[in-house]
Amino acid sequence: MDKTFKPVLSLRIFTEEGEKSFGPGVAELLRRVQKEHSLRAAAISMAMAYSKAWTVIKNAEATLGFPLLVSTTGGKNGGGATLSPKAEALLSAYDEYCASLRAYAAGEFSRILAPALNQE
Amino acid sequence: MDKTFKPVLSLRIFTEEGEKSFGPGVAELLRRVQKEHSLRAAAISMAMAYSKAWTVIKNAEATLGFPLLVSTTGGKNGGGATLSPKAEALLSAYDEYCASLRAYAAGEFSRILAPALNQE
DNA sequence: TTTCGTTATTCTCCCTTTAGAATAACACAA
DNA sequence: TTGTGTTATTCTAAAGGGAGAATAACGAAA
Repeated sequence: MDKTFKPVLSLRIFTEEGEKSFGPGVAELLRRVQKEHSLRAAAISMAMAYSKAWTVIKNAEATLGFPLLVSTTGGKNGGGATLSPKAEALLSAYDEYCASLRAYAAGEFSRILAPALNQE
Repeated sequence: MDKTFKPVLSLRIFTEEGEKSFGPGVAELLRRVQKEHSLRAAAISMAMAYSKAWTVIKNAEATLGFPLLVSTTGGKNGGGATLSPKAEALLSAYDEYCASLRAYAAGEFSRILAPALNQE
C-alpha cells in the first residue's frame, strides 16, 4: 500500500507592492470576533496573545486601507468589537473563495499530482 | 483610485497524518539542483545554508517515502547531485498543478474577492 | 467617584528557526 | 599519496517571532 497525501492551500491577499494584507490568520480572528463580539475573547479562544491579535488586525487594516473592526472602549462590559461592514463582506467573500479553490485543488491534485506520487 | 490587490497561493503536499512533505521551498531547491547538478550550488544560488538545504531534502524524502536526489560523493569535481526519476516527475507535476491553480485563483479572485475589496 | 472589563500600546523575555562553522567521508586526478 | 570540491552530519550562535507582562484610557453602572 502506498502512502497517501493531501493538498494543503494557504490563500492570502497581498497589495500590489507585495505587502501581506489578508490571510487565514486574520480571517480566523475575524470569524471569532463575529461570534464573541470582543477581540480579546477572540484572541484567547484561539490561544493567541491579545497584543498579537491587535497587531495582526492593525497591519491588515493599514495595508487594506479600510477598518476591519468597529470597537468601543469602556462602558458596562468594558467595551467590545464587531466587524465593519466591509470586513463582513470581505470575510464571507474570502470564505467562498477558499471553498472554491479547495474544491478545485482537490480535483487537480488527483488528476496531476497523485499519479506522480504513486508511480513505480 | 482604489488600492489594488492580488492573490498569493502557497501550495503544499502533506501526508495523511499531517506532516509537511513538499512545498515551494523544496520545489525551488529541486529546480536549482536540476540546473546546477549540485545541492551545494543550488543552496548557495538561493542564499540558503547548505545544511538547511540538506535538512529540507532529507525531511521531504522521509515523509514522501522515496529519494529525491541521486548524489555522488568524491571524484573529479567532488561529486554532485541530480534528481531521481520520481523527483523529476513530482516536480513537473507540482509545477503544472501550481500553474493550474494560480490561473483558476486569478479568475475566482476577480469574481469573488475583488468586489468585496472595492465596494463603497 | 470608584469599580470593572474591555480596547490600545509598548516592552521584554523566551523559544524556535536558521545561518554558518566545523568535521568527516569520499573518489578522481595529478 | 596528496590535493580538490563535493556530499553528509552535527553543533553553536545569532536572529525573528510570538507570548505575556505592564500600563494607560475609556465609559457605563453602582
